[in-house]
Amino acid sequence: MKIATFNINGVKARIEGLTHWLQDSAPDVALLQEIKSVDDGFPRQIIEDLGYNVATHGQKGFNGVAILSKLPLEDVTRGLPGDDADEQARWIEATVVGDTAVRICCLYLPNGNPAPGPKFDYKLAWMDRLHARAVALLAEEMPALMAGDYNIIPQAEDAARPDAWREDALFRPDSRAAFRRIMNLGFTEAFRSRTAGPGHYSFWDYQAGAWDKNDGIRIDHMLLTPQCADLLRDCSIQKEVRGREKPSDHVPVWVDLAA
DNA sequence: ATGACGGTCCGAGACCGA
Repeated sequence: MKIATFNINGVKARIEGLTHWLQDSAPDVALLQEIKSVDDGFPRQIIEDLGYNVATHGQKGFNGVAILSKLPLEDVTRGLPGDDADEQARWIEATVVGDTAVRICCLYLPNGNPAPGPKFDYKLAWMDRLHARAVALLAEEMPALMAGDYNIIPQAEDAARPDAWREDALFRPDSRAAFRRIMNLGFTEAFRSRTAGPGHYSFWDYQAGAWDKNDGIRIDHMLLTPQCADLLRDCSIQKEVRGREKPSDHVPVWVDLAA
């Protein structure tokens, strides 16, 4: 089962590139972030016509997540538990049954800038809720993953210019510690379990020629429960997508599971 | 040092992102 996470940066603006990508790369499951669309505005029919089931959790203008799957989506739930007053659409999960059932969580973690400030507080509070969901997910003892745009640069080697990010919410010590606290519950970060060293990024800013200079950061991650890590065959970043026509500023990150 | 880029809301320019 090939699963990709992809911050699409506006599904309506990106629909042509998205459909090309679905056809040429053919993920079994695609997790999308920043669809920037309400559920009714999502180009559902176009994607269903390509053979995908679609589950969305959208909102007007910003944020929004979706799961596309060639296999049926079961037990879909929307919203990260822990704050009923939180109206931001950043979390959706579903079960996909291939050779074995996999619980798949698609997340768009808050950016948190400027830091410090209320947006940074929201990011850290959201990560506390993510930690709680992660604990519950591990207790299920089933293959599961939490994947998406974490808006976290885990280590200095995950940025071309780490010093430029020292004060940024993506790289501040509090952010990285919150990420480690979740990792340390027992998750496997798929990419780093397979590939060491610097120079591997999943985001390049549109500005200042970041792509041309390979001035990127690695902020899109896939965290696997132990039962899921046992199924891991491969993990890769599909860098070339950033060079396509009218690209998102993020690229897809993939896992191949024996599932 | 600043702005650069891009999407969404709309129907100009603010807001958000990273």
